[in-house]
Amino acid sequence: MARRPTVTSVQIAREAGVAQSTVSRVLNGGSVAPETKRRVLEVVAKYDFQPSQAARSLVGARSGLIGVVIRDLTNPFYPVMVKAVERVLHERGLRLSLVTDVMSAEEGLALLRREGVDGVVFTSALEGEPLAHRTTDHGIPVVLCHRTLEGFPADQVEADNVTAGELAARHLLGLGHRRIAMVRGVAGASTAQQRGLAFRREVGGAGGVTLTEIDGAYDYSTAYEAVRTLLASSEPPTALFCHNDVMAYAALNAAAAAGVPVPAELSVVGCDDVSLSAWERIDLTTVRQPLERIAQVGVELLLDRLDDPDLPHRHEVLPVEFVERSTTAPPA
Amino acid sequence: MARRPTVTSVQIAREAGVAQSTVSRVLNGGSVAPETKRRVLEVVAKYDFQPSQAARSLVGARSGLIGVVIRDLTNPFYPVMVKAVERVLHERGLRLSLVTDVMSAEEGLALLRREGVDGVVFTSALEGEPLAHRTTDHGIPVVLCHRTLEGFPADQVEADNVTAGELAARHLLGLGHRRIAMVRGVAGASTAQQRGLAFRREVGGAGGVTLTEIDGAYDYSTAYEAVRTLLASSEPPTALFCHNDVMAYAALNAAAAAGVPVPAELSVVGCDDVSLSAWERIDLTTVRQPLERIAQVGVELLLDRLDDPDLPHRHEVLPVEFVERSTTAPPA
DNA sequence: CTGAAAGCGCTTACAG
DNA sequence: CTGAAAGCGCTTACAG
Repeated sequence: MARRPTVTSVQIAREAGVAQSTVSRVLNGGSVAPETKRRVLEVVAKYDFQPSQAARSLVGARSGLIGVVIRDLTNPFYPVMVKAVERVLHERGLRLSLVTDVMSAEEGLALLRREGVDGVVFTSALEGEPLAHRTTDHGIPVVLCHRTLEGFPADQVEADNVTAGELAARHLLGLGHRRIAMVRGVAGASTAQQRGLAFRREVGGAGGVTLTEIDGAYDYSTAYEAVRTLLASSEPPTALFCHNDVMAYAALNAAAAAGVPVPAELSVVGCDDVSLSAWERIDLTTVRQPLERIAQVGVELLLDRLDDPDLPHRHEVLPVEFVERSTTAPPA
Repeated sequence: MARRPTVTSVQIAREAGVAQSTVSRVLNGGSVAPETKRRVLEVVAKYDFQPSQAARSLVGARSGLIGVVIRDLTNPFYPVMVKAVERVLHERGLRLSLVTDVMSAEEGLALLRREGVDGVVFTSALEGEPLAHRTTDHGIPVVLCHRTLEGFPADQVEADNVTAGELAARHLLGLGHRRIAMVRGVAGASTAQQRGLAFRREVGGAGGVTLTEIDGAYDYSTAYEAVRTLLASSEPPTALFCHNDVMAYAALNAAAAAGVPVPAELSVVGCDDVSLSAWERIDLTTVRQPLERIAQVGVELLLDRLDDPDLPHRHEVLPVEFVERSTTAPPA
């Protein structure tokens, strides 16, 4: 297919009566005489000239592209994250290159390398999955955002998931629950590990409490099935802590399907506080994570590192907040 | 910032003992002797060589990038669309460049031009907003997907929104409602126009029915406020047709907040059938749009056009389906 | 089948 | 302050 004719800096230069390099300098802020600058900008405006990103990134320096790895876009958690990331990048004149689960991690990395991204924001890092490591091996700066990896040599930001697990446990214990279940997130995710460990520890410390654990994989359908089975058991729990809000929604719906009234016979606590959770029809008790702030800090850590690769690695932990709504109550 | 060392085709060529152009031919499928090919691929594998997209798109032909304009990612409708679009593009070895509402339409177009996208999928086209026109003016192939523009010289795909409006109207009229309200989507959106017109016509034809119209802008908060006000009026409607599911959720929640039982005192019909609508806690009566199919057909129309720019414009209208759930009932 | 060469549209030293 | 020139990493005719 033939390339359609596009205005180039050479043509701008010719029409403005200057050298092509002068056009470049005008656009990138080199020293140019005011009158020359005016003349060039006039021609630039006339054609609404847009310099080719391909040429620009080929010639060196930076591509202006930041890879953003978000596996499951359909979890309502992530679009908020994309938006926050995109906002910060846009303020700095950068573009985002999205990698989702339509491709394998392997393919994603290959693409990011071909595109020559300046750095990568990982939001879905998994223990034992070497993608983040392989990315740094290629010399690409990385930030772990939301989910972290212990001892990983890069900047990291996450919510205080330990406190999140504790707050959930204390709330349910405080209401008097003694038969509790935990719907776990993806096994290799730091969020699930930290929330799980803290919740388990706190519940174990209480004594005389039964804790059942089931896998929800941070996924609606998986959690729905798991909770359905759980509720059908001979001695179902009176309270549920779900490692994220989406699984809590699944629990609420599975309970509704099973005719188990919430919170009368089943209390449900989530984690995230996605906007849906505040809906009257849902009104989920949950632990709020500063989602947009996590995204923002993540991008900023990465951009700081691009400016200065020798900065020591930083690891930020942002505070969470318990949000009591109407899905929890004392056991019947 | 210094460019980190990356393996290039020149180095691959040197190590394989061939010319750089031979490496290129091996990778792009030119005629190469089997033994030569084997040797080159071996070195390519050894370094996991990834050819620079910047260089590739600079030198001509295509950039392999498709722009996708989706304004509101937080409407759960759109992530599904992104996913479907991305899946098809990925199958064809293409990448997506996302434009959302973090930037103005103007800025979005400038970016797409700089990136040299091969084509653009518009999902949020608006009457009177010249972005799609300006894109085609730049010679960039365009497809209008989901929302269309009357007489626009490009391929278009949409759901049968006229039938959607009719089905919603007939359902509510059939239940016996005589005081009905319609929560409209964004004024310039074809979806809102078509659904609105059809619903209005059908209701008008029934006779003796009061139809109130309010603006919801396809936005949760806007619709929530509008419905709240409506329900507080002296003679509130007994049924609501919302131009999309998100506004229907807002209506359900506003009704809950106002203590108006659904469907006993208020019936609510949405449009889209996003996955949330099937949740037990929501269980929304709505009109299903073949969302993924719309995305898929849209991308395919665009890709066909890239292969053959002289194809006549096609305009596909995909069937909708009424989905009766529990938010509608006869008036009290 | 294979190599040498041109050129895509820029940025960046380097002269002047 | 400004221009001429090199070069980024590829693809694509063009020879042989």
